[in-house]
Amino acid sequence: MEKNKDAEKDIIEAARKVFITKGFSSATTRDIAKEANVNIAMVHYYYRSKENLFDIIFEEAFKTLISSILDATNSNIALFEKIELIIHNYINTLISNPYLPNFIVNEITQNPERIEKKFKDKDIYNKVFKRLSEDIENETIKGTIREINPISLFMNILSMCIFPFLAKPIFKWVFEFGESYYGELLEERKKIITEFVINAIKKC
Amino acid sequence: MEKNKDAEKDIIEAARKVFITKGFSSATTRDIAKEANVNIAMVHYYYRSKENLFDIIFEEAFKTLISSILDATNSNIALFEKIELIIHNYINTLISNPYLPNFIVNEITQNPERIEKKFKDKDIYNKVFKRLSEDIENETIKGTIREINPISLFMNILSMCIFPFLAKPIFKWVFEFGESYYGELLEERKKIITEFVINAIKKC
DNA sequence: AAATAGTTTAATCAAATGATTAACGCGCAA
DNA sequence: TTGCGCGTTAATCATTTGATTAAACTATTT
Repeated sequence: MEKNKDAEKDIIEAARKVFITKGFSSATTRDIAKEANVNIAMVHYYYRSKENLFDIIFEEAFKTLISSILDATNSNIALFEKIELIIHNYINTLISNPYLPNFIVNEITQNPERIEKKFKDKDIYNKVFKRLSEDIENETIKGTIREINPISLFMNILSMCIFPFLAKPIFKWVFEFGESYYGELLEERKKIITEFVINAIKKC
Repeated sequence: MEKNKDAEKDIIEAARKVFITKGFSSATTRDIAKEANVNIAMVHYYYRSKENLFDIIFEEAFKTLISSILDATNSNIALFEKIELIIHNYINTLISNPYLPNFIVNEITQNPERIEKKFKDKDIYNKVFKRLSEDIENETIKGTIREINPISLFMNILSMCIFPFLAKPIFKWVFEFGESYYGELLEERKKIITEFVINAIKKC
């Protein structure tokens, strides 16, 4: 048996795959070790505990999802373009990481303390929203859009982007969509959601 | 120790609570037995296996969520009123059963075969959608609404209704909302989503 | 070559957990 | 009262699983 110099990295990659598909409680260290082609003890040798390893994966996943919105929201463009950019960026991120929403939502629901312990700097995320909030207010004053609570708009946009990924198995089942067709549908939603949102808020 | 004639019912209620809050893999038969104030063996005596008991809870939960849309969609009212009714009914159901979306989405994601085995009559759910689809087509022909793919509209409405329940812990954390305030917010969303959708599709 | 430090393995532990069993008890019909 | 059947309990089993240990192996240094 030859030495595997990349054991540490292999374990992280295996953990990412196993945790994200199975969730914390269904995933086992044996799953991860097997996926990484490594002895079980190696997992503990490099990462101490299952919980420890999970925290690494979770934090990484959470930041992937959050940072995707940060960039778009901070850019210096008009509201409608900003909305379009947010939606496009976010759905692109989700297409690249389709299992993340489920993973995040699950684990936070079953262990809300984790997020509070790990991410104490929620101001960063909050600030992102405030920036968008100002943009909305300005357009409202200008009279180009209807009055709308920024939180509602924010929730609506996120909902329409993320939910089809969360409920993918259900929609596929009900509408008898194939995997590739569902992929196309998600791709098309970038444009559809953007138009939907702009129509919803634009004064006419 | 006196006899507990309602053991069978107590177990179901306990199972509902434990499975829905913890999920299948995190829930244990001991949890359920304890919650029901019953010996562990009783759980197996009445329901054979953990899986069996889970299936009962899952099916019940799934039907609760689905049937909530069925009624509203089949009613004989104009499209805009129908949309309003669907949203109101659905959010009411979700307020009464806030943990169901998470439960359903989780379990289906981790075990998609379950839904296919249990609910073979997907035509029923599909038909509901077709009814709504016709309404949309009629209004489009009349020229009262913009052209929109019925599936997209359906997805958008469901997304905006359900996602705030799924992501509740995250939103509460980011925006520092209290439990009761978040409750008010969800209540308000009935009206907000209805207006948002109608503005999005109405021609003007 | 010998020593040292880092890496890897097989074996094992202890706790948790789904499930089963044998015995017990309670109510009721014969 | 006796005996039968359903409900209930405590004890136990077998497996899974997170974690640990001691030994072995490898590479590098001296």
